[in-house]
Formats: sequence, structure tokens, C-alpha cells
Amino acid sequence: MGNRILKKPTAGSERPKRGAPEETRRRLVAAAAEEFNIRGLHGTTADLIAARAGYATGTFYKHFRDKNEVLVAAYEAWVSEEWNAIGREVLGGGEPEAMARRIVALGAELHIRWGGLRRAMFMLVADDAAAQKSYRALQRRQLKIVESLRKQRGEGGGCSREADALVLMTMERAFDAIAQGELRELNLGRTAILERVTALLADALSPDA
Amino acid sequence: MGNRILKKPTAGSERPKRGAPEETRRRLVAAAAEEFNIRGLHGTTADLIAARAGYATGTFYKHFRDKNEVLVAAYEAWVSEEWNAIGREVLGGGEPEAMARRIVALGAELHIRWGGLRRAMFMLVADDAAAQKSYRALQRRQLKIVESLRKQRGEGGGCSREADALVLMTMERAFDAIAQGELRELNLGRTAILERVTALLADALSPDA
Amino acid sequence: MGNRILKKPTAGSERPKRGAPEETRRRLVAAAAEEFNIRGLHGTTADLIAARAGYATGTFYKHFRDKNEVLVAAYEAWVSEEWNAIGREVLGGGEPEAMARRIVALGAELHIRWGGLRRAMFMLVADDAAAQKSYRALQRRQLKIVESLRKQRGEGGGCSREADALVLMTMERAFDAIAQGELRELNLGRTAILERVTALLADALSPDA
Amino acid sequence: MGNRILKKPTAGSERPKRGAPEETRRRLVAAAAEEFNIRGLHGTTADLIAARAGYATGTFYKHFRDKNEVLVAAYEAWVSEEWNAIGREVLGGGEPEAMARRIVALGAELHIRWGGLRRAMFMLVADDAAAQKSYRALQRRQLKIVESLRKQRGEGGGCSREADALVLMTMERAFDAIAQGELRELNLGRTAILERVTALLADALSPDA
DNA sequence: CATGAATGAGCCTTCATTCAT
DNA sequence: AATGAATGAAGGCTCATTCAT
Repeated sequence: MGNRILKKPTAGSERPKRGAPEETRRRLVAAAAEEFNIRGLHGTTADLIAARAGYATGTFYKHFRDKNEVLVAAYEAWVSEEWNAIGREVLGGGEPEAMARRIVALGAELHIRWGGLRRAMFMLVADDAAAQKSYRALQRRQLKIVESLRKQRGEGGGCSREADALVLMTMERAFDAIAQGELRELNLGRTAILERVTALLADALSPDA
Repeated sequence: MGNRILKKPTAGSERPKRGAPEETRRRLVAAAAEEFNIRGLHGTTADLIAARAGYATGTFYKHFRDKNEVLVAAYEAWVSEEWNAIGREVLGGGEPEAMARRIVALGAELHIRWGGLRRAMFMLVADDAAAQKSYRALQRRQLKIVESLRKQRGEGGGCSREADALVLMTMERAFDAIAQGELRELNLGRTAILERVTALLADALSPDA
Repeated sequence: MGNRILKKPTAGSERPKRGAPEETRRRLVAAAAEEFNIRGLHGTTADLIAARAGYATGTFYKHFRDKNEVLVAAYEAWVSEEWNAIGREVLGGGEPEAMARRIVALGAELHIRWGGLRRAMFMLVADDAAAQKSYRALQRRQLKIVESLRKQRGEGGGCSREADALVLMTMERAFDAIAQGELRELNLGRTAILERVTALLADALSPDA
Repeated sequence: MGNRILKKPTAGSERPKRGAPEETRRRLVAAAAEEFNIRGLHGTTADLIAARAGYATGTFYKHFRDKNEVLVAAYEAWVSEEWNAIGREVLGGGEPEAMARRIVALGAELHIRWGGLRRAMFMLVADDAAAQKSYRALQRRQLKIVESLRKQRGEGGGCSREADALVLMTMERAFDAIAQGELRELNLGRTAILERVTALLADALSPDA
């Protein structure tokens, strides 16, 4: 698809010929995020990413070692964005219950919008050791954040890192189930699921958890 | 035309045997399960599966349209096996708590042993519509079983299908985390996680849930 | 297509288990003629031929060295049939003009009915030396027949073998054009073409040609 | 990943050259014409064509969807060449008889040189709908040219399109018979055949035909 | 004689990556 | 820095034919 030599007219003309490398890289990462999100890990090619960003194939490989590398970069960018958004919610403060509700809504929204990207990342992690390492690092950081959050609020105790982890896993699993259309196909109510997830999170955020 | 190159001695197995298609199919499915479990979705080829089962490539294609088809078959076989095992535990009866403990132990064991197969199936489901359909059907059946189980024991109520689903998802997510080495890499205690999962399940199995 | 192992119920039951070998062979040739005629050289497989005749694959190879061999046999049978039919017309006698008209009608009909078989044979002749030899033998015999026919009626002379050959070639080419749908696609009138072919043949059949 | 095996020195040709797609395509078509002419439809593979042109397999698929597509391109190129050559002869003018003689000589020569290519094209046309369409288009154009030629010279009448078509078919059939060695194997004199073909053509080219 | 499961060489095609321009 | 044509290993799959039963 698309690789036949046919001299595409290269769209309009407002492309960045010889711009700042950082800018080029940013465009490529953004294009990659969209492509992976839409076409999945295997459907996305370096050609496609470069083309969407307005560059030629070779340019892509000037900025990234390979397809995997951009995907990791794009995924990391997405995670950062999500955390920033959630961080803002947390800083907003309020009752655990209300905070949980806002966080769940936000998470669900972001996972739905970027479900394909996450799925692609999962698949890469399953195949590629480097990607797995990056992914685990992100998970570790996430756990740490939640941990510090809990400590701020003062906590009960027990094997709480594991409790946090399980809550996070459940949340993500539920979000993914929505994003991948699993709930619809299994005739499960989205609201009911999200209610329960919210309850779990609220519980975890409560000082006396 | 044909025997120009000596065939490798076919490795293990007893022997191909002419005239027993059902047996051949069974061997191919078993071989596929092992290969996918070890090498993953992309590392496994029809050639490899056939060779492990002691057959030639063509034989594989006499029994399955493609790689995807065997993977689905192998996964379905695995799920059946797991349910049968769990079913035996359930029939064993006993307190919810004890039953949950046995089920979780069994599930963890089977997910660890066949983590690669599950991962391969996940990846296929993400790419292949037919596989997704089969997978959802399995999930639906699983949900039904759990539902009937709950009804047998008499239950409290609420949006319980969703509650069941969430428990199942959490269980599987936790098992996968163990199987994929996620817990180890994140420095999370396996026992602590399984304790919590057991608690969740016991709760779900209790009549007054 | 069709090679998946699924234990076809083998149709009814009135098949010839262990019949006379000659009968089996005849059935296979007839089945081959139909299959090649419908599916062409590449679309036809030994499996298909055997199945249509009501036998298993292996039986086919007990009677023929390979696919090519049946095709040649089937084609030879067809040619014989055509010649016999034409021979009957010739024996019917009459004016060259009338005889030509009957022969052309008959030839057109037979070529239309068996156009696919002829096409398959052509393709085989292009690829297989043995088939080519058989085909040339048939052509030689055909030429001889026409030659003797001409001598019977007393003839003029000139380089007449070549003249005969060219008339035969033109006839067959025209018949094939009809059979393959060439005329229709080129918007050429079938009747007009056949008129001219008839004229050519009548001319060739006239004593003073 | 890629250069693990040293590539064969690419045989003849000058050099692949980056950045000249048109040139590459031309080379591939030329190589395809030679390969198909020598090895026939089934003996020719995309690999072989690419190698003969001095390129890698993948390059072939950048320019053509498949084997069929190049064959059609190569055949069309051949037809164009033939018509141009014949066109020059026609422009040369002269008596119908002399013109016919020159055209037949030229046609025979080109068909002998490219008999294998034509045969390959025939076989493709029998199997591939797209190729058949292209082939018919060429035939239609050819008919139109001959028609206009006849009109220029003023003509008698009758169902002349069909007459033209039959002459063309006979010519081609005769040329093919020479090219495929049919005449030799049937002990038919080439000169005698060509004489008759020339007479046919001269007749068709005469104003009062 | 008949069966039909098994064989496996080889074709077709893709796509991640390189490199001459 | 950017280009985009070229690369070629690696799979997927078919189908003519064999042979154990």
C-alpha cells in the first residue's frame, strides 16, 4: 500500500524544508502517535509516519533508530500528557470520592482517544526487550507517584504498594476494555464498570485505606 | 520430484502415521500451543508448528487455513482445560475463602505455564477480526458460567454482571502480570498480590456479595 | 480449495468400487475433460478430477502418470469425436458448398462446447514437450485426412498441403475466437465470420481448387 | 539487518542507479520481455526479471503489482514497436502486392523473435481477466487502424470489418506457427505459407477488395 | 484396486532499513 | 538536513505427487 513509485505530488507546499531538527522530531513523534493509534503496530510503517509528518522515509531514520523507537517516544509522550492532566486534577484537591470521579473520567477519555496507541505499545512490549524496559520504567514511575500521593495524605499501611498496583492495573484494564470495544461486545454497562472503578480508586485515595 | 533433500529426523513425537486426521490435528494444535507459548505470535511460523508436530508444511495447511486459525484453536483448548480444572475445584465445594484460594493458585499456575500463548492470542485478537470474535465468545461463556455459579449460591445483587466481569479482569490481569514477569520487574510481591486477588474472588463467591 | 481435511461424505453411494480398470480410466478421462473445460489448465487439479469421477486422488495416479497425461488423453478423445462427426458429414456427400456449411456449423458447435478444454491443451502444449508431440501428431493426422479427401475428389495442385493447413488454421482460429468470446468483445459478427470461413472451406473442398 | 549475504554481481547491464524511476521501469520491462520470451509464463519469476535488469526483488514490486502487470506492459511495448515498424512500411507506399510482401516479412521476423513473449501473453490472457481486457483493447486498436487504412485507399464493401479481422487472425496464426516451430514439425513449407498470407494481405489492401 | 493423508520445493510478496544523491 | 529509490531476508501458501494402509 502506497509504496508504488508514482511521485506523489507531496500535498501543498507549506512543509518545513531544513527546519530545526527538534521541530522535525516533534512532528514525527506526533505523526507516529496518530498512525499507530489508527493503524496499529503492524499497519504502521516508517513511510506512513514520515509522509504524515510531511517528510521522506530517509528523514525518519535520521531521527529514530527504528519504528520501535518512535513508538516508545510517542507512548512516553502520551503517558506524560495523561499524568500531567491527572496531576492537575489532584492538585485541584477535594474529597477522595470527587477526585476519583474526575480522574476516572479523564483516564477513560484519554484511553478511548488513544486506545490504538496503547494497544500498539502493548504489542511492541511483547516483542521488543528495549520497549519493555522503557515501559516498565514508566510503570515504576507511575507507582512511585501514587505511592508518594498516598503518603502525603497519610495512610494506613499493609502491603500497600501491591494494593496500589492492583488498583492501577484494574483501572487500566477497565479503560482498555472500554477503548477496545470489549464492554460493548460483552454487553457490559460502561457506567456500572466505571462506578466500581471509581469506588476502588476513591478507596485507595482515602487516608485510612 | 520431492525427496531431493533428506528430511530432518522429525525431532521428538512418535511418528506421523497416515490415516488419522483427528490425531494429526490434535498434534498440530498441541505443537502450536507450545510454539506460540515459547516464540510468540510473530516468532511462530506454520513451518515451525508442523515441524514440531513431526509433519511437513503442507500438512499444516490441510488442517488450518493459516497461523491464526491454529492459534485460536490452541487458545480455545487451553481455556477449556483451565475451566475444567477450575470446575473440578468448584465441585470440590467448601468455604468461599478456601475455594477462592484453590482457584487462584490454579489460575496463577496455568497462566504462568501458558503466559506466552495468552500473549500471542492477545496480539492476534488486536489484529484479526475472526480471532477477536472467537475470543469474545469465550469471554461471554466465561461470564455466563460465573453468573450461573453466583446464582446457584444465591446472591445479593447490584449490577452483578459488571462486578463479575471486573473481578475476572482483575484476576487475569494479575495472573498475566506474574506470567509476563511484570511483578518481578516492578518489585511487587507476588504473594501479596495473590492474597488480594483471592480476597476479591472469595468476596465474589460469597452468597451475600 | 477443497483440500482441507474434512471427510466429505463422498456423495451418494452408486460408485464403482473395484470395477474394471478400463471403466475407471474412461470415467477419469471424461471427468478430466469436463474439469479442464470449466476450470482451465491451472484451475484443475488431480484431486478435482478424481473427485468428479467418484474416486480418490491416489486412484487417479494409478491410471495416469500425471495431470498432463489425462489432459492429452481427454483432448485426443475430443479430437476423435470431432473427426468422427465431421467424417459422417463428409460421407453424407453433397455439393462442396453444402458440405462446408455443415462442417463449419459442426466445428463451431464443438469448439464452443469444448473451448476451455482446447485452451487448456494449448497451454499445456506451450509448456510440455510430450504434450506438444502428441498435439503435433494429431495435427499431422488431420492434415493427412484432408489431403486424402482432396485427392479423392481429384484436385488441381499447387502447394496444396500448405493451402490445406492454412485453411485449417484459419478455421480453428475462427472457432476459437467465437468460443473464447473474442468476437463478442471485438464487436465482430459471428455469422459474417462463419460465412467467410465456410467460403474458404468450400473452396478448398472443390475439385478445381 | 540485510547485508548478511553478498549479492551476486548483477550480471550485465550498466548499473542500478538511484533516482531514475522511469529508467528503472524501462529496464524492468525490457528484462521481463526477454525473460518471458525465453522461459515462458510459468518459467519466469519476478526474481528472475529483477535480477536480469540488475535489481533486487523488492524493486520489481515497487514498479509492478505482479508478474502479470509487467507482462502486459512488455507485450504492449512489443505491439507498439511492431505497429510502428509496419506503419513505416505503409508510409513507404507502393503497390499493395509489394507493401504486403514487406509487411509480411516484417511481421514474420518480429513474431519469430518474440514468439515466446506472445505465447506467454496468450497464456496470461487465458487466466487473467485484466490481461484479457488489455489484450482486447490492443486488438480493437489494431482493427481500427486496418479499417482506416482500407478507407484511405477507398474500398468495395461488404462486412469488411470481419474480413479484416479474419485476415489479421490468419496472419498472426501463420506467424505463430512459424515462431513456435509448428511448420517445421508438420513438414510445411514456410515460404509457401508466407506466399499465401502475402496474397491474402495484398488482396485486403487492394482498393477494390 | 482403491484410499486419502502426507509431502515439500518453490513461488509470490512485504516491509524495515540503507545509502547515493 | 532531506530525499526516496533500492535492498533482500523472511514468510505465507499452493499443489503436483507419493505411499502406507
